[in-house]
Amino acid sequence: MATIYDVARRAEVSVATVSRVLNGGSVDPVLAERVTKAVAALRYRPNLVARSLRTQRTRLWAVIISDVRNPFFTDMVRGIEDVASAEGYSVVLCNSDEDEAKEADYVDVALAERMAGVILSPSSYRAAHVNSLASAGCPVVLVDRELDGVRADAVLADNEQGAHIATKHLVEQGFERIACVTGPREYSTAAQRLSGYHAALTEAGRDADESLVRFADFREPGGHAAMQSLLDGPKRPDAVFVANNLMTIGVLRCLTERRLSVPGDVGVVGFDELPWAELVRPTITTVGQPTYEEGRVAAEALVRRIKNPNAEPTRTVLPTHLHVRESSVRGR
Amino acid sequence: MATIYDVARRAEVSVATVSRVLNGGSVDPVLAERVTKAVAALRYRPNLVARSLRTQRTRLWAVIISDVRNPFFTDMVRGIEDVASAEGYSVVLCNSDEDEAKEADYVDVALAERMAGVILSPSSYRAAHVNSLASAGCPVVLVDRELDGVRADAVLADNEQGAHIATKHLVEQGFERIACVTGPREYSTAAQRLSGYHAALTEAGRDADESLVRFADFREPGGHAAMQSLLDGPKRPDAVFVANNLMTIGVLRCLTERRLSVPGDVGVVGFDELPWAELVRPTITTVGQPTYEEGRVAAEALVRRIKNPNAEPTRTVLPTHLHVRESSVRGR
DNA sequence: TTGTAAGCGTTATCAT
DNA sequence: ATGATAACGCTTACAA
Repeated sequence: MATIYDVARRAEVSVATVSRVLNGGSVDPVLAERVTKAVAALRYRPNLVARSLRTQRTRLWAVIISDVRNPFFTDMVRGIEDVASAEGYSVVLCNSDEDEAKEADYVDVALAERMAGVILSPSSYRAAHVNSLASAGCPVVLVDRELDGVRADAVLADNEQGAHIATKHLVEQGFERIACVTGPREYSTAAQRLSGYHAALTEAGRDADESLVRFADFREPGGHAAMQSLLDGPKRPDAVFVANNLMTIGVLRCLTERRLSVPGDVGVVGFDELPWAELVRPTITTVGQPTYEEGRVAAEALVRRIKNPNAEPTRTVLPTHLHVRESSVRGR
Repeated sequence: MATIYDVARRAEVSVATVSRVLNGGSVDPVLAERVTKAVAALRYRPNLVARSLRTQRTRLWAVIISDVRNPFFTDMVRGIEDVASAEGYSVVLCNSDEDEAKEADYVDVALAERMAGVILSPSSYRAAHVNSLASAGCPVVLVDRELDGVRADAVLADNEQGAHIATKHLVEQGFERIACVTGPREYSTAAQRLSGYHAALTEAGRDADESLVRFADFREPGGHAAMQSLLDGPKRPDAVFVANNLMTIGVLRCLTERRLSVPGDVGVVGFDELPWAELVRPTITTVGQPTYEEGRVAAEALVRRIKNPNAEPTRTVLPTHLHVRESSVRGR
């Protein structure tokens, strides 16, 4: 591959001049023309590795998410991508698979590659990885989940509000024994969604009943098992609020297997949009997060953080919306 | 951030020795110990940018796919990721959005960043981008789609066979007027799936009827429009084979809107697995590709290509499987 | 086994 | 405005 020296030689100028043409310094139009021609003729592309070493910065972001296959994250990644490419960054997608060790590996790579910044949806409730980024001076933005005792920008959905409207909706539909399947207690999202559920019940003058709550793992089999356990429990629920999309699938599978009708036997509201929520019969009521928007906002926060490393951390909370569909509506 | 010189100074050895410790050269255990301690104390991480410049190779792959939100690709990406990280590579995910210009941009980035290799699911039927990678000596593996006149490794599903078994199944179920919604004629996948459809009809002793074939765009609205056009056409189909997952959604939406029952009025088989195929009523019969496996195989091909740039290009075809569900089965 | 020094391809400083 | 050259942080001959 051609280097800047090859271009300089062909254009009969110095490498400094070539560099100026490439980076917009002031140079005589005649020389500039010669350089441009030589660049084209040699199909020269500046070596970004060398440029990065010299300038001490790269155009790469690491986006570390816990599950590439979850539509929630793919949508978010698109939001990030769009901002990134508009700002001249490329996105390195890292799939931590809810595995703390993998997450640590990717953080190491981001640091070793001297990436310009990191967007992280933590797979761990511990702050260690974020702190090692922060102490290395690498800009970080947290997305989806927040971490105790971490000073970093964060972009979150309004989980408590979302869970609140979902539960309130079930109350209003006349369901009596409303259960909740949430995620691991250590995660802010799981805790906040549970707390919104509790708040809505309290507001309706009902006592919280812990035998109607299950802590699962945010995955499909976890949701399935939690629903089974609820159905086999002392107090059989007539409705359930499920705290994420994957677990909602598990819950629905369980209900199908048991030949229980939705919403006749059990009403269902799920957190997170499902791409096929409208296609399933019954259609599924969901609490939608603005996922693409979350990605965009996080990316914009990262851009700001890179430009101004010492600004106060920001915490952006985005509203959620209830999409009422068939699974939660008592027709008759 | 600490450099190799800081480590050398602290360990009281030369930078060469530090480098040897880091890269597994032979060095006196006593010195090695001092180096290891200094590395830990300084929290030293080798600068991969500098290493890349010096060694003239990076540990980055570009994976350029046409739609991050299509579950087909996210599954594939996981297969790629798993191999990549086992081999010490990181994956830069690029979403070309079926846009030829975006694809070109990402190819440029891959070249400029001197990435170790590229896995590409082409968003264009033209060979230009692959050729510019090839002429720059950048290892490329094509996945999902193949391109005319391109000498590169390719990993594909057996599209013709998949379409064949799908169509044959519809014939066996007693459907009379079996339509086909395929993708743009220029894409190998669309052509091969159409050809499998034709072959199965011929084999069943039926004449191909072009009024039952539609070329759409592999997207949901395209599938929807194609189904409408079929229903409004001269010969109303009683079954349809749809050549990808997104278009299958469009087709199903159309049938729902028209209040046609599946499979009573129209039988449906879709190409590509749908994560919710089991959850919809009726459940959807699909031709599944081994998507994760395709990613793995493509990644392994890239590893080989990087090690041996001059080997003959390989073409791997992976089998598909028919998952018979309710949408194609005539019960009574 | 260890150290010295050249060089990877840029950009930026400093003369001119 | 232009050019010579040092420097970015590493690996790797080559010498000792």
